[in-house]
Amino acid sequence: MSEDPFGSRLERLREAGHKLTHARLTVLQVLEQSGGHITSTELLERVNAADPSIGRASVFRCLDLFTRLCFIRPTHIDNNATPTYVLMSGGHHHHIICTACNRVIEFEDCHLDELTRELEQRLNVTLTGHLLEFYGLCAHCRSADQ
Amino acid sequence: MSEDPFGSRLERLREAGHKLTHARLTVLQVLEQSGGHITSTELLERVNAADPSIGRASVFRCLDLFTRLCFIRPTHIDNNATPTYVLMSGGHHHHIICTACNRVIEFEDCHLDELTRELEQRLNVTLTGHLLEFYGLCAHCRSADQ
DNA sequence: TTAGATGCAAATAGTTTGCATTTGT
DNA sequence: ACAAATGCAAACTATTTGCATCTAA
Repeated sequence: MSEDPFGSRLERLREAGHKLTHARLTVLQVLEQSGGHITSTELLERVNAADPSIGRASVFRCLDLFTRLCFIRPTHIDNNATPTYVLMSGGHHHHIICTACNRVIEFEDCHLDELTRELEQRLNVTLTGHLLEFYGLCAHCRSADQ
Repeated sequence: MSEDPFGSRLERLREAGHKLTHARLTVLQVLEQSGGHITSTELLERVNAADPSIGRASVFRCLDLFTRLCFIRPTHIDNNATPTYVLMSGGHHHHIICTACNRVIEFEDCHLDELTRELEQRLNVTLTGHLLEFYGLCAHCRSADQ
């Protein structure tokens, strides 16, 4: 598992001046057990299963906080209203979304370090993460398409 | 303007077997005049201003269709429930989102052609577009942050 | 001790649906 | 001519809010 260790996000939460509350720890744990992709609806279900005393609003507040901290990022896998949250392990995430079947294919190497540094210098910004999504047809849909 | 000419998307709509209806042409036009970023709510307003006889549902159906055709892509600029749609000119789009003030900084060159070809070969997929988002602090927020 | 975070339930906002009618080809 | 697309309004779903209470530091 090259996943960010649980502790490192807790660390960052604390360093940013946020309390390590029961709700936050639980939501973080569920997110990290999600395999990288989870919708808010699924998250609500799983958090509720883990601890029914945690309220819906807190889960949404966590999603918002964790997004601002760049732990996760909302995206739209299947083109419906509900976003899917992807775990930004190591600050980044990359995948291919099949526009025919919505299958998600993850890949690791993005070779964006150089571009990151170049943008930081040229635009005078500090970059902490990125999300790269490709769209197209997966192997299966490509052959079905003929 | 290195924007996709209006005609080329119409072409692709037709080629994919869709009718060139008044609602679709209007929504497309509003999207192309949006400067690249627009929320569904803003889109609804502008389409309604352009032609009040176009119904809400049709606008959402257009958003869905255009996303499947990779003309646009939903993303989350400001971390709230409403997605922002970005125009995928030339099939791709790249920007930096400031996590402090939500400012969006666009940039052109992503140097992802090589990676695209590599992924297509290695994973046996056909890629038609991509979205690359960086997150961090813009020049302004970086200095405010000190 | 106390600022920050929570749970609740109600309010809001955004999106989708079913269906009769219209329209592009 | 007719399959595809539309507009409508109602239904549905997801998200946010205000506030009294609780809790991590």
